[in-house]
Amino acid sequence: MIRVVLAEDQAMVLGALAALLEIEADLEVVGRAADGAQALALCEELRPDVLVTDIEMPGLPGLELAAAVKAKGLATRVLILTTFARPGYLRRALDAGASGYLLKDAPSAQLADAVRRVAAGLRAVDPELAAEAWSEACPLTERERQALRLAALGRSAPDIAGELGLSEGTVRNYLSEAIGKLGAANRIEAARIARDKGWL
Amino acid sequence: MIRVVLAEDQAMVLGALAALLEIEADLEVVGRAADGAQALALCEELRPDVLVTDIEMPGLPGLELAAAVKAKGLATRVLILTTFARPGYLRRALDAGASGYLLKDAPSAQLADAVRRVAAGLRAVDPELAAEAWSEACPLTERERQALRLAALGRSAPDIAGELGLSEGTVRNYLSEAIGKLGAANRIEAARIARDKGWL
DNA sequence: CGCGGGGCATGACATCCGTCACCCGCCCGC
DNA sequence: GCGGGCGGGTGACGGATGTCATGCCCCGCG
Repeated sequence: MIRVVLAEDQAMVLGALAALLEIEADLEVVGRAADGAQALALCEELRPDVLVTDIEMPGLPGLELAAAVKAKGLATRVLILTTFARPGYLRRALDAGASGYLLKDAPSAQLADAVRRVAAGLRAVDPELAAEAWSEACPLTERERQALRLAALGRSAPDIAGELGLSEGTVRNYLSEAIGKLGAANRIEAARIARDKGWL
Repeated sequence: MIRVVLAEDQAMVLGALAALLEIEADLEVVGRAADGAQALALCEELRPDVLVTDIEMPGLPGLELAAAVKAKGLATRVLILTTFARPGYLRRALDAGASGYLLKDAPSAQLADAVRRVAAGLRAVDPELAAEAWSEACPLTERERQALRLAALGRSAPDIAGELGLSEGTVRNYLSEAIGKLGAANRIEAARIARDKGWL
């Protein structure tokens, strides 16, 4: 019997996924969490074989959750289940020690199989996503990412300069760099592109 | 036995919701659709009691799907199931003839109840969402919405003018109007606010 | 009929943005 | 120890953006 903990912030989806897994005779959902911190606590307490988790969750996001589980030396394998087909996410997930990366767009029948593969110590990664993951690395520097993230919220250059402790001119330089690297026409488009790729 | 058709673009979630509903003895999932057009065809063919549908779907979005079902004179009741707690969406859903509006954040146990309520001819609307729905109407005019939507994609004023067949100055006027009405500092923030409220 | 308001446009002005050239200081490798 | 990256900064320029005043046309409504 494979013991599973589920983490997903949308309660309805959490319950539905649990129902889906419970159908399988060899799987057992032993814990459910609505956020990352709760999931981590459950993993420590219940020592499940597999943790199935979303990426975007309040508090502790899925990627950090995966890293935390590994850091604590738990034998629990992590399977990421997410909406986003973003190469950057997959790469970071694997870096964080995740064993699998499944898309919510994938057929529901694949979930149980992926859980079994991961429980057996194998990897379960969406194949077409894996291809571009290693090709497309994020070209932005840390500072450029920070500036772009704030710009995406509508902050002006002086605002951003204040929040990052930089000068206005430097902020414009970073944004200009980012715009150039991403082939965008302005900061708005650049932010869209970066978000879509998972580079935030 | 209440006959249900499910429409949801994320295959994994679609399968999981079906599993959740199939648990109930009095509910039967007779059809599944991955997009709006498919859902409409299934409703015509199968004449289900209830159609449970997401809002954001490729092709025919959920709100138009609801309107189409009603326009065809089908007895099928529509229950919207979505991520977005946006007053604008709820209002438009009810205008489109939907009988219920449930959030994916709600506990999964509520889904079956909502389906039963809707099948019985009652309404099923998230109560706290209902409150603000009638208070906050979208203050933007049609033109302002169009301009803002394009601006949100990173288009420049001249670009937008071209796409809408307006002059550049007029586009700037509309955006300025929208920024003022929404209390934003610039077009980027205005777009964020409008998106969050469901005014697009 | 008159008049107000919405949609559209123009022109002008002050900022803000995107770009470029160039500068400094620091750390790292050769 | 010295030349280059690299992070950070300055200054300037042209174009984009946000605001305001003003004007036109058209339609609905009192």
